[in-house]
Amino acid sequence: MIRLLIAEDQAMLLSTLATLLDLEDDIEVVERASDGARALAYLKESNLAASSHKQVDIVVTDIEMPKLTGIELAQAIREQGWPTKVIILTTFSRAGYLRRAMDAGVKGYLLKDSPSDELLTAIRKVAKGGRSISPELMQDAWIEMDPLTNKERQALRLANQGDTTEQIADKLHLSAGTVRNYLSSAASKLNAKNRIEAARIAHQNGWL
Amino acid sequence: MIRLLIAEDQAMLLSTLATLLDLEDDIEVVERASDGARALAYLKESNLAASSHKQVDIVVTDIEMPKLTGIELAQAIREQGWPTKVIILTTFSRAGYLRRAMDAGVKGYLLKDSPSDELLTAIRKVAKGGRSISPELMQDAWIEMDPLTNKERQALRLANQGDTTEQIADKLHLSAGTVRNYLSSAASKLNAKNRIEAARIAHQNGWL
DNA sequence: ATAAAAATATGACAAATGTCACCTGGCATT
DNA sequence: AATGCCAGGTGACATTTGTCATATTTTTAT
Repeated sequence: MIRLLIAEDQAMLLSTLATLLDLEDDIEVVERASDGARALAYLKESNLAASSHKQVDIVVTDIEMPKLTGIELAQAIREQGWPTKVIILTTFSRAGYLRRAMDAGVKGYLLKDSPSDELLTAIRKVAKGGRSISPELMQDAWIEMDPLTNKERQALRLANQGDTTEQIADKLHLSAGTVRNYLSSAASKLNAKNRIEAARIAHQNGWL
Repeated sequence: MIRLLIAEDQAMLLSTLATLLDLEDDIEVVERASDGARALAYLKESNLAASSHKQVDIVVTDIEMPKLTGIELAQAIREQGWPTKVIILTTFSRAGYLRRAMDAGVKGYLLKDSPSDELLTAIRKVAKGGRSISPELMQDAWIEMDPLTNKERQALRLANQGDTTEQIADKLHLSAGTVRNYLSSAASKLNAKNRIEAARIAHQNGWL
């Protein structure tokens, strides 16, 4: 019996997924978490000596969730040395996400763009000790990694909100000129013609 | 027996939802569509005289989909005078969306943020001739409506992609000056200080 | 057919943004 | 102490964007 924990903040998907997977003979959904922090809390509890919480074999988790992202959850699990395996289930195929997920030792990574059968296949494969990565992603996986510096990223993020150069400078405790330089260099690195396009590109690649 | 068509571009949700609903004794999922255009095509076919396609009682549809949005789909159904009822199932509670949906005569509107039971309840209620609108939304429903003109909206959408004034002018067959005027007036209507912020605000309200 | 209202265009100016070359003061290395 | 690197800053200039007042054209209403 494969014991699952599902972490997903979109209630509709969480409930349909949990119900459906639980119908399988070899799978038991032991917990549904609406965010990463709750998932982690359950795992902590279940790993105590005399806990009433059932152990979890596999965590199926979204990435973008309130409080704790799926990637952070995976990192925490690895740090604790728990035997629980992680499968990421997310919307976008952003190279940056995949890279960070792999670094966190996840065993599976697939897109919400795939049908539920694939998730089922992935779960069983991972349960047996295998791995399962969406093939569409493998290509992108090693395209150049995040070319942005930290400051560039921060500036871009604020610019993307509509903040003006001055406001960004204020928030980052930099001079306006420096901010302009950062944004300019970010744009040129990304082959964008202005901050808006740069932010769009960065976001699409999970660099933002 | 309630005959359903589900239109949803996120494959994972589409497949889990379809499988789950189909398990209900009084519901039959007659078609799964991955975008609005396919859904409409099926409905067209099913409304021909001697069609092999089954009639559809209720369409459950997402809003943001490629090719044809859920709202456009609802409008088309109303225009054709088909008896099919529409339930919108979407992520964000944007006042603009709800308003347009109501105008298009939809019978139900609920958020992906609700558990699947609610969808089930809504489907049965609508099948009996009722309506079902997420209560969270009713408050927002009559906040000020879309202040943007069509051109302003289009210009804003392109600006938001990072398109420059000239490029926007080209795409909309307008002069650069006019585009600037539109963006300026859009920004002032939305109390934004530049096109970026204006686009953000418009998007948050479902006006984009 | 005519007047009013809308959509689109122009021009002029201020302000913000993009680009680039070069300056400054740590601070790490040797 | 000398060297070089690096984050941050400056200044100058071109380009783009924002604002507004004022045409011109097209639609709509009467």
